[in-house]
Amino acid sequence: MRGKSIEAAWRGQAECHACGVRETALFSALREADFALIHLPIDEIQFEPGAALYHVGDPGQAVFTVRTGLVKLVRYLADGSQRIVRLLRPGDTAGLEAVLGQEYEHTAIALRPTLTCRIPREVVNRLAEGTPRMHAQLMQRWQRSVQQADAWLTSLSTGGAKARVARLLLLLMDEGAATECELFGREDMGAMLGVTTETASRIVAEFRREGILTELGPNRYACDVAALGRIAGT
Amino acid sequence: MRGKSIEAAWRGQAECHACGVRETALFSALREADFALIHLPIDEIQFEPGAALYHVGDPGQAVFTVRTGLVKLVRYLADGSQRIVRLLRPGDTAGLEAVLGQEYEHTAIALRPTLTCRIPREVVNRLAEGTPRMHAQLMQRWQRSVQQADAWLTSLSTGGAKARVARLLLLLMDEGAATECELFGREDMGAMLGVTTETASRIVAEFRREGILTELGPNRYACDVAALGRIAGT
DNA sequence: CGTAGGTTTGATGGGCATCAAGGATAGTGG
DNA sequence: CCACTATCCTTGATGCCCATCAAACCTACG
Repeated sequence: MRGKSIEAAWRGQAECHACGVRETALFSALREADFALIHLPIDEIQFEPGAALYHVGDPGQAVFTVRTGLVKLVRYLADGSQRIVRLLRPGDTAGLEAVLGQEYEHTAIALRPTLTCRIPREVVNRLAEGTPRMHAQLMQRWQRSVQQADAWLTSLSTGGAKARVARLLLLLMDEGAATECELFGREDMGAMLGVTTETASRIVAEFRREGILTELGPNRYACDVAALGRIAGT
Repeated sequence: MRGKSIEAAWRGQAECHACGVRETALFSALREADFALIHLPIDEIQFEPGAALYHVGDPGQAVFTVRTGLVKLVRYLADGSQRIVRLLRPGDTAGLEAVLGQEYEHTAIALRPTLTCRIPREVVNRLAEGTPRMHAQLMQRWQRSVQQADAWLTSLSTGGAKARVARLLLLLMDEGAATECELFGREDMGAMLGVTTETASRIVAEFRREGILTELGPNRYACDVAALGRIAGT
């Protein structure tokens, strides 16, 4: 096992008032007065690639807000293989089911160095009781999860393997106007797209030969967005 | 176009207090006093197979509770084909995004004769403001949608076509202890499983030859649950 | 330097899409 | 009442795409 890559580090107690990503995060709707309702500590936790925020079946004690990095939500299949059902990016929320007192439905694992805020479920519940704005915020988070799940199915689990890879690349780039994107292990790619590791590898190699992808560094590529769009449409 | 099969019929104004499925429906958490908060009409609407509850892109004005029948949530792809992303059964809720004032994300179409309650979004909002129990209920509905979406991906879009058909059959039977299940058009089956109409047809035919399915009537089959379980595991 | 984990590439075969044609069923109109 | 059509389901033939098995390569690290 790789030592440093499966670690999580406590980074201090969060100062929500001054949070740099507050406008995109779960607490974006809160006003100054609302923070008085928070009586439990909200920790900032840093996860290295491979580290788990939580595991499927764990009692859900907290919700996580992703501030930087990338997190995969994994579900394990009967035959032991895994399927990635969603990706969480800065501003997204992991483990909402904890608010309902349920067990976690997935295993959440950081794909890149990821900074999170860990918010105990009691804090969310107290805020939800006290402020209607928090309610709305929670419902929007859930709705966003549903949207992402549906989009995942229709764009990454539909059509040929090349089209899926192309759509994944476009998805990783969107909202970053840059044509640059950072990939991850081929095994993870396969688990996202419902194809084998070899197929994922072959297609990336093919895109590189065709000049659609240009390697910039380890797993960093410049993308020909137009070409990808054409392939994604297939 | 077939005349009678694309109709919706108003069946009267709902009597929520006396609703037979209230314990499983959206209003299960309401107490008698809460009903005073409802000032808009809640209609009972019956949809025949093929009729749409709403279309993707329509402004979301109401939420629908499914009381009997079966509803498919469809998303249309770039190439004009369709993908079914979820099935709603009695007790499920369609169009939750309306509560947030968003447009509908799918087209919802009845697969069987389906009785629904149409609840205007203002009613839900008013109840949500007034009663915390309604809040919890809404969040649970959303969480259920996410769960179903994830399960759909991992069980109906993963593995070989035979395994997918087997899992679909098991899913249609579960919670009905009976080994009997009602199928639908092969095209819909294909759109659920991410395979072609022909493949769906072939596999059903094969299951029948092998005695795993026995035809009882038009699209009604008795299932060998054990055998299906074995195939689903593959 | 040697090993381990991951990536790439090749060879092969099977599963499923595709194209095409032949039944089955129900509804329509003469 | 019976052709006649439309729609859906079924079945066949063919070929491609991708899973599978296997081996070579590459990089990091002890």
